[in-house]
Amino acid sequence: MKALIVDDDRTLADLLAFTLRRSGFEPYLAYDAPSAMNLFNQVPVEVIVLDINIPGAPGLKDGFDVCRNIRKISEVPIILLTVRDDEEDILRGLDFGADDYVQKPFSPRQLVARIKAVLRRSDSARIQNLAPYAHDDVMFDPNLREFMRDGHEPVSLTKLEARLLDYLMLNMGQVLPTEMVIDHVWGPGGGNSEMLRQLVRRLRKKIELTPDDPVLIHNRPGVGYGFAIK
Amino acid sequence: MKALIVDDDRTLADLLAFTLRRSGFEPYLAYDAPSAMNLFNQVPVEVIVLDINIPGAPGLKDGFDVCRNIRKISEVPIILLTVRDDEEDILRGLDFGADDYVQKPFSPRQLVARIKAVLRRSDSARIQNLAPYAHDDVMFDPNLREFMRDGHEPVSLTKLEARLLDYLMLNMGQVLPTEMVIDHVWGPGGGNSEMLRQLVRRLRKKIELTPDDPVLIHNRPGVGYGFAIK
DNA sequence: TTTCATAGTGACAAGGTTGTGACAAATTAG
DNA sequence: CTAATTTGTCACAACCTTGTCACTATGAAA
Repeated sequence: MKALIVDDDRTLADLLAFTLRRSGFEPYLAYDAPSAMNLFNQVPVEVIVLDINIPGAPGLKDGFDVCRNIRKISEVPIILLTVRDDEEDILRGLDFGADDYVQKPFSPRQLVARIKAVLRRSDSARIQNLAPYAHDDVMFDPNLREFMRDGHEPVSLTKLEARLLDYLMLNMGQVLPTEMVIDHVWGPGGGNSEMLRQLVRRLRKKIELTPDDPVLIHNRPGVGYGFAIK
Repeated sequence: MKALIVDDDRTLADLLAFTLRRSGFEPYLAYDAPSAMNLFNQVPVEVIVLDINIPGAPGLKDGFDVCRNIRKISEVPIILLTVRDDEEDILRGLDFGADDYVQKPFSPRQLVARIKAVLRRSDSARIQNLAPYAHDDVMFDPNLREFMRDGHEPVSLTKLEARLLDYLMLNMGQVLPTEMVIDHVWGPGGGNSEMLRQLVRRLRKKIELTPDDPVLIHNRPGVGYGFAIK
């Protein structure tokens, strides 16, 4: 899967390229707005990671312009990298057709998760190479959306349930802030905490042995949700 | 929360001071580069609003120099005021370690929003990236908001408790003035000493072995609170 | 010692968060 | 097109968090 990475911080861009390649992507790099457009016109990439603050040229001065121009001619998913947590920047980016945003600083792993979430949300593309997760006596195959526990029948999950479980298991052992989980499942601004609570409830009912006393999906009040490990 | 405002336009500086004071800040004013450095060395400000075009002196000729000099010795957030929307000015400023910039003309309200965003960012960036604290037989993980003591069950802290403990442990061994602690926990103008007393009480109850005779969080009457070491 | 500001304690209430059940709307499958 | 499934919304309860009040204890200065 070809991915276009646009960032003028070459160290960061290289790091992202390395991580994406390890995750099965084929990264292409650009360091400024014009060469980003150039590369996009030559290579049929399937996802774009785009820093907002990149050097530009007259008529194409930053990442916003790149985003807007690409959106004119393509539906390819775009993930913005924003430096400040300025609502305005984010809203502007989403207005210009971006699919998601990630705030610096972020871990490459987070970005990969985000990319996968975007790809999964956009019905056009689909990730084929997702490896099944395993933990203790349970297993989850995101492709089949099938959850299995040793000695039990497999359980099939819904789209949203699978998205949630995928995100939680990808970050196994961590507690993920509620807001982040919501963004990953429903996309930025697409969900709310009520919806997440219901989804968690329904997922627990399917995969926990004792839904009343959940072991796999636990909550840390005031923070968020995590998969296993305390 | 002490803020340093540096601008040679006294009318504007006064307006900013007024607005910031109304937003809970305690503004200090300087009208040129040398007096800005002077004031900075005397007052422990927690954020700086710095015009680029200010009168200077040999070796300290404008706002850029002030920015660079302050950055050599402090991590305090700096917000630049630029007159033109000259990319070069902005990039140069960010290179010199500024955290954000605002282009004149701007509304005071916008500036306050920007300041708060920068403060939030520097806070959360630190909390997300810093390893857990350790001291003697206790440990605190700000990510999970979890406090642990050897041989005891982990205790989960609330948002405010975690913010307080984070601040105290970050400055371990020092006594932090009450006002500063309040500002860091509740933000500028958001808290009072009564609330801090309650918070300290609740935190002590959770993490001290003998809350009646606190060892970790101690008070110096008339000054403030400190973590460990006397 | 007296006085006053600062610091600690207990209790209460408003508001927020999480989990739950029921139901309606939307989507999907046959 | 209809029926089943999935998803979103509402209402409610249990619990936790947080600000506030009233009161007591402490310590420094007059």
